[in-house]
Amino acid sequence: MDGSFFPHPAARMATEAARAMVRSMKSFPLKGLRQQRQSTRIAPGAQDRSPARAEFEFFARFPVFSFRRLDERLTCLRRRPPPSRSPLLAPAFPAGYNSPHPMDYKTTVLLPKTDFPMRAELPKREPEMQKKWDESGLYSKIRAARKGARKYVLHDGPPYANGNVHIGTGLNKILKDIVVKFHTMLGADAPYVPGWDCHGLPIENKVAEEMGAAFRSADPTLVRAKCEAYAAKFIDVQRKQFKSLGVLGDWERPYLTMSPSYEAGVLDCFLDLMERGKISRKLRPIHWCVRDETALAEAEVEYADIASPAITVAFDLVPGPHPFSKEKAAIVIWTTTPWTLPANLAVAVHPQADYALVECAGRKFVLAEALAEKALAKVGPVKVLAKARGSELEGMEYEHPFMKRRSPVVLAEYVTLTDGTGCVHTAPGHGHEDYQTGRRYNLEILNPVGPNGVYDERAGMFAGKRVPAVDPEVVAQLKGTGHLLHEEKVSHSYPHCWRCHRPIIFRATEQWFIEIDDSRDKALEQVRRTRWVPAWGETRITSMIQSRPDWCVSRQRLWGVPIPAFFCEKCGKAITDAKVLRRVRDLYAREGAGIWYRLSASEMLGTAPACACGHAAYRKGNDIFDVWFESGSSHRSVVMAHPDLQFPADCYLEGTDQHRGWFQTSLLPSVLTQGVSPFKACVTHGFVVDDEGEKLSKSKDNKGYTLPKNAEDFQKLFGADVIRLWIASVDFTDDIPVSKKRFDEIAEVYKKWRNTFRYLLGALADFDPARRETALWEIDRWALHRLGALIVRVEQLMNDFDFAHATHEINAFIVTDLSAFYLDAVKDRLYTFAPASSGRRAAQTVVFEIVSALARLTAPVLCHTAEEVWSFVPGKKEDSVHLARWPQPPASGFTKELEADWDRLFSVSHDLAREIEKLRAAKTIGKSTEAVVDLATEDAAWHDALARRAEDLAGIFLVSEVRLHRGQVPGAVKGADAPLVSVLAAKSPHPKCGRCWNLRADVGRSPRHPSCCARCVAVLAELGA
RNA sequence: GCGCCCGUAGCUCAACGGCAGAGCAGCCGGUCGAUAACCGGCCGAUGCAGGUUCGAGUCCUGACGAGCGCACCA
Repeated sequence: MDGSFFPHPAARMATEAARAMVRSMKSFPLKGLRQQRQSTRIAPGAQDRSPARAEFEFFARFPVFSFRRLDERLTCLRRRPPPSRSPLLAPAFPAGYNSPHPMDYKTTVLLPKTDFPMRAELPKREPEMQKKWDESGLYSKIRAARKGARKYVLHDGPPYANGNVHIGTGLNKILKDIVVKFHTMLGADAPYVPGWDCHGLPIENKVAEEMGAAFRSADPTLVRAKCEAYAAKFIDVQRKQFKSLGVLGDWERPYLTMSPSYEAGVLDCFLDLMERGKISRKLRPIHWCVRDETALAEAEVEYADIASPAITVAFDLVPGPHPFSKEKAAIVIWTTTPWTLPANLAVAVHPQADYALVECAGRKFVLAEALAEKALAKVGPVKVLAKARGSELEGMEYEHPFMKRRSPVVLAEYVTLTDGTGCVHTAPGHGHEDYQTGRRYNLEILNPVGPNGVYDERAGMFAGKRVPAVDPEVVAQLKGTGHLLHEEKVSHSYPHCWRCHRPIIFRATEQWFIEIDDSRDKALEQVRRTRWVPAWGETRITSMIQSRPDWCVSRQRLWGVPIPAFFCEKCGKAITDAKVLRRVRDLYAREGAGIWYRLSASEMLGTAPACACGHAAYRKGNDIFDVWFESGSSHRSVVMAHPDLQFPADCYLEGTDQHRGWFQTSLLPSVLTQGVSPFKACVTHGFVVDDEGEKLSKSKDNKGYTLPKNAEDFQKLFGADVIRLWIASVDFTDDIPVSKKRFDEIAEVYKKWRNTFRYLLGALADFDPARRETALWEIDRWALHRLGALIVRVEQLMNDFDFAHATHEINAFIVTDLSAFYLDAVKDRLYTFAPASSGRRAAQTVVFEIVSALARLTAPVLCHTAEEVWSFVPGKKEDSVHLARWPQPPASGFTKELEADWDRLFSVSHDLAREIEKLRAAKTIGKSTEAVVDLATEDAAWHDALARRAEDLAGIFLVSEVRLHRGQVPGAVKGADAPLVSVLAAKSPHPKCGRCWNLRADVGRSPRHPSCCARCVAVLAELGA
């Protein structure tokens, strides 16, 4: 449907002509006329002028009015009945309206009439509409309608296939749906392929719980089958719940990370990385959960405060050539993880820091000068004996306090002088920086802790003990030998497993890694090229990528995509030839990744080339991929593979936690294998919280009211459109508060919109869009002008993902422009003018234009209600509002000058309302149309603004009559909004017309209709009443 | 600890450096031809202390408060 139908060029020409007339008038001698206009009485009731005179004055003063049809204007001015019924006019009463009864004028008034229900009954009606969309294949219809159009791809971040759809998950899907629907309306082919993240620990743990002791010894194939069934069950549950929110997409063909094609895509990505030399297998400390017995990625770690023993320990220095080591001294370290001491292989000092040999409690210690007093405060007074630079200490040796070995003092830039002693206990197997230092000094990457957290024999006297429970024993041992200088408890934040929430450890093991370092700059450049909404997302992801070490992608679990790792039986070396490994990829594509557990290494490899050591027999690895690598491969498995989609995606839209999660784990593989970011724009939203700002997990607000548990229950309680309107109205970049109160508030907004729609539709009961009126009144053009501005503004805001402001704009238009003003102002025309008169059809034309545009403007958000409205909009149109195109701003011919005039009118209107309110308070009048007002101003600009549309002022201000004066009027009050204009309001002396309820001087002139005004008499005559 | 963002009416949000505005809620009233609707009026706000400027909600500084992120104390 074309939103613009007005003869724009013609309208503009008319405006030009009008302006030309105004310009030419300036030199015209108007003195006499001006004097006559000192007190210009304006319709209705200007009986003291001959028609010809009135006509002259009208054209001389209000050339702009040429927009309104001449015959109608003259009819109005001359107070005479219109010509007998024109053959062009429609039948007296449109179908559905009662024929008039002589004395009952109500039946001759064209009141709003529509079947669009006032009550939404969303919980009941929405599911019916969703069913209809499903059955009619709306999604496919949209695809077909947009075939060949430019693509807009929003790639779905897959929710985890576990549990119900929490309101926060629902919010995410609704935001995506709004984006997709909006871009579809803009004309793009915007497919939406939803996905699910199926692999991973939560499901595996659930299955392990169900299986009990049998789990540990169970056949992996059996476990995986149970996991798959579990995931499949919740995919169905969640799909139903997402659909209940009105989210439209390819629900019958979602992507699943456990499907063979997806799994094959993960290997494609991995093997590409391998070919590019980005994959390595290394012994390196990584986060390790001793409960889940698996490696963890950065993104799987969360921090929480715990109390740890903080100990100050002295390591005896071995005499040597360095400063301080001629004497019997000890170097002092500080640690909060005593259990890492068995793996201590060095002490690190800062090369530029100042260190001192001090005497304290009769012993000699080496530590940072600046920290000596503080660190040894509990030991005794400190006396500095000698000083040295950190760099001079390099190579000193010390005896481990309980392991039989000597270790070196080393240098490290990361040593700080804020805490501890400036001498850092270094265990290359238990810390990232320690590891790097260890590599530099060729230290062993020693990890004496097993997967379950138990020391092996390399921990010496502590072998067989469990970490970190062993801490007190280590402390006791140090104390017993006099190495412990001090012990206290400190509370500090410590990494925890985000699945089981227990403290984790750093532990060096052999793992698969993706090497990030070489590609970091490229990744950061891609970050800069991406649009981040809100903008600070860029800062976050940048700092994240800058600081992220290489990525450990192997996990020691079952429910995932097995890493295609084959180790030489003889030398243990892994096959790193991607060409060989692609056989496995093809197997996954055909059979699913579960095939890994059903075939032997040789069955999968066929005749593989021999290892460098000469042997050709291999054993399989047991690791699976980090699920983050899996979901991060979706650009490969889905966006690049799905026929509807296109790489790179236009938009990813997820919760802000995904900066460290999916955004990052998607960006890196994509940049490393494809050279570009997988998304052009990245939008993030906050979390749903209750009114107290707490995360909504408890589902209770402060009044004890329990919010629903899943998305479908929300729909049943409030209706999806109310939920969607709520989401569209909040600033989703921040935390999003939810409570019953907020839903009640937003439901009020919904009702207001709905009622306005109902009224608009009611005004169009007899309207045929084929017979639109082109001769619009100025107020109509004002309304179109406002609508056009709204369309432009909302489109821009939606493009910027600023739904909240778009919603506010729409609300302001509906409430302020329409409900409080325009719809009131056009009532007279809609209700009382002859059915097919130009004036009435002009109003209907604008109302039609508004409702047609508004249905589309709101369709991305109120997808059910807009559809319902759409079905009531008269005329030929698309089957569904979701197939329709975004409206074009209608040509209103409105100029800056007109805008300025109307601003003045509204200022006066405000002042007037206050004066009228006084009459109302005094019970002098009821409604404002009973008032007659005098407006007085000495200011030419204000006078002109009013005088130029004098004829319409009564209608604009909703009063019976407006009298405009130059100069002063006794009793008039200076306006507050328009100080240059004084206003005076009084009760109109005229009788009230029994039909149109206007107070008119000409009521009672017709013997046939003694209670009617002249205009109504004319209309009644036309109607044959 | 470092960084980012925010602080406007009871609530949700506005205001190129230029008269602090809307909606909701509340109160008062109107209307009875949008009626389980509709309209009007009133009420009421720039958290604090400085600075720049003719002029600051807006720019700068500081502390305060809220939120978020990063890091992690070896």
